[in-house]
Amino acid sequence: MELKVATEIGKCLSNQTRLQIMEWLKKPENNFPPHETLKHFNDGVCVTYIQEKSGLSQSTISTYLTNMEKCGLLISTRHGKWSYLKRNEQLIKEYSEYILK
Amino acid sequence: MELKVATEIGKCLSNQTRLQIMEWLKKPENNFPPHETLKHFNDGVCVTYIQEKSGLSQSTISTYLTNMEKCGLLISTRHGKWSYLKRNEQLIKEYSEYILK
DNA sequence: CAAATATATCTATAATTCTCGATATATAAA
DNA sequence: TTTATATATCGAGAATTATAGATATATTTG
Repeated sequence: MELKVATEIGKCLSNQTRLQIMEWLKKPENNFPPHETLKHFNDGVCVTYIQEKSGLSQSTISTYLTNMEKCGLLISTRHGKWSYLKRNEQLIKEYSEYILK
Repeated sequence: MELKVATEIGKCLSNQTRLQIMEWLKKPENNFPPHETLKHFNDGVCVTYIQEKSGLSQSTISTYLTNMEKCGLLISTRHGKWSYLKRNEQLIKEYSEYILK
């Protein structure tokens, strides 16, 4: 992994709310209600649920999630009018190996 | 690992120079000259060498290293008038496991 | 003890990030 | 096609971080 990419990932992980979101998404079914339309968590959780649980504004959370997707930490999938976010375990693994010896 | 601690670690890793320092310290002998007084790298590298290699000011690097030690990423050892810094592999492992699934 | 060297801390300004409300866009529902 | 809902983007002010020079402290050396 390149230093610049790793720095961008670090920036996403340098904020308590964003780190908390990463934690919540480890086990979405333990932290969020099942979506009324989509009944599974295969693609993660919709923006609204994450926003409500965080307590921050819609625009702030949307920006967070967009940046987290841009640096690769999250994978976004559209289903109709909803965007679902899930962890990108592959990238997270690469990052954790990068900072490890 | 607690969310707050992990956030502080993330802050340290959210800056290119600081992340670079973490990388340099993986193999100090590849990145720094051996110290004229202390001849080994057992306790890492002195502040001056890190400062010179980084190109930033003494005060900036001193602040960086102090914060990196405070959150546990680095271990500092005094030998006379020099402070030597090395990675805290144990803490780094805990952090990398925390962000992993 | 005085001078030199290494590191830490203080203070201030510049740069970046945080955060929101307003607004735009996309999609679905009526 | 109008309205409602979900998400994204824009613009701005507040808060935090970056960074350096000046200065303080700690330690060694003469």
